[in-house]
Amino acid sequence: MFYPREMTPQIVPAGVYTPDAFTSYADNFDLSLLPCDGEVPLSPADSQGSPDYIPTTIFAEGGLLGKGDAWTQPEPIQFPYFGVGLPSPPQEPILGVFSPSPSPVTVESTTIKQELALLPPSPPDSCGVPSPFCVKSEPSESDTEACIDLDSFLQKSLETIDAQPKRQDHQLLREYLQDTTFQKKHNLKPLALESLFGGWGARGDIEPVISLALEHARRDVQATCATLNISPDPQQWTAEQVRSWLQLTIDQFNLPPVENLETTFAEDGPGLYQMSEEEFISRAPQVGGTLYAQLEIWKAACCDAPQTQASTTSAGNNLAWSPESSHSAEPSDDEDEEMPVAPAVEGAPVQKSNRHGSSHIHLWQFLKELLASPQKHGTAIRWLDRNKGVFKIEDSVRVAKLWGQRKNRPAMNYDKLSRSIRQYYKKGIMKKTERSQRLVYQFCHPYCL
DNA sequence: TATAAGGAGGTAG
DNA sequence: CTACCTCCTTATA
Repeated sequence: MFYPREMTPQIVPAGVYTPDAFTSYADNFDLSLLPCDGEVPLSPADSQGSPDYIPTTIFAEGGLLGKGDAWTQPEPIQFPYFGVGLPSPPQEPILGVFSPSPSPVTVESTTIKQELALLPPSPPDSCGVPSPFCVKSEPSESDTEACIDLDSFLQKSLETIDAQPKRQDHQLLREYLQDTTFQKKHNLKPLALESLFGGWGARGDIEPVISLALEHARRDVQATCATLNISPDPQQWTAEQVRSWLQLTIDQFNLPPVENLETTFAEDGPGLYQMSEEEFISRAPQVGGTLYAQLEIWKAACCDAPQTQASTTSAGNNLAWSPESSHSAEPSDDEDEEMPVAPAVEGAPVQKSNRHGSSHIHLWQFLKELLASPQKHGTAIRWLDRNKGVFKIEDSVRVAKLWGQRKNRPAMNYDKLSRSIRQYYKKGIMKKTERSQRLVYQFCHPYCL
């Protein structure tokens, strides 16, 4: 079943940002800009009458968020109630941050107000639209407006959080929100979120924003799980479920179709989970970035889920498994070259898994992960013939060391690693190269994709 | 000497 | 049972 993108187009028009921006935004707000005369696809929760569901408003500049590569372009910014929309967007141009909604639901513009009723009182504006959430780019280069991209927002924040999982209470997310370098980077006016929440600048209280975003993601994850009958934990997906999810995401974003999806993405859940952004893009240049981003959001929603929620699903598994290992940015191999791997402490239970969640990645996936980051690991392992899946281990010691770190096997060496690789010969994952060369191996199809 | 190849037993999920 | 991990022997460049 196809779930159209969920969106509530709370369009906040461009305007000169002034200290009196509330009035400016509110006065300029034009409900007629709502697409389809206010027909707004809502989330499953909404359509099912959940009163507390708060949809996210996302408008993609130029129509399709993530088309091309949303993550390499100046990131559009999405945020709940940060919507700077496109007037009369093309067919289903509104792309929800997280996901899917089961079916379009016609709502009146009052829906927005109902949603806003969940939030603290708006500033003294004219229509109750949370205009302070509008973050607008300078109009210098185009008439289009920047969007607050919750995907990138969350992703970056969570990446940071992942890197320091012990930091509590979304401290880094908060810092991110308030980081002026971020604003400069994206040519944004300062966020005026504090206005909505009564001034977090003074109270440091952005929890409502964070919790809304994460809660939203979780709801959409649940909806998609129900739709596809899949686990919230991507690591438990079968290869077929992986492709179902990919196809659904492609459909939802109106992305160009990926030919031979089943061979392009042959991984099962764990395989997909480990794939780097580079790998996604290398396989599907047009859509890989978006797919990767959506997967990251999915992970974030699951991994950050409260224990109480996670207990109902297998998503709880993720809580024990740092998603760091799946980040496009490689796990910090460099800075922790000599990092002790889970040193045994007398009297303490042996830690079976380190930050990488040792047992969840296959060697061939790990190798591909390294291969996908030539800028970082090109001196250790590189493709000789990408199309044929032929690669060479340039630095056997380093590759073995990295593998040992990932699997929490300090005694790993190339001899053992290569033995594991040779096991792949029988399994049809790898094969001997035509002309035997030292440290040169070859993936079998479709593993080389 | 480093690596390739593969047998064999063990381990953990 | 799978996917390694570990140790080993033998062969080769």
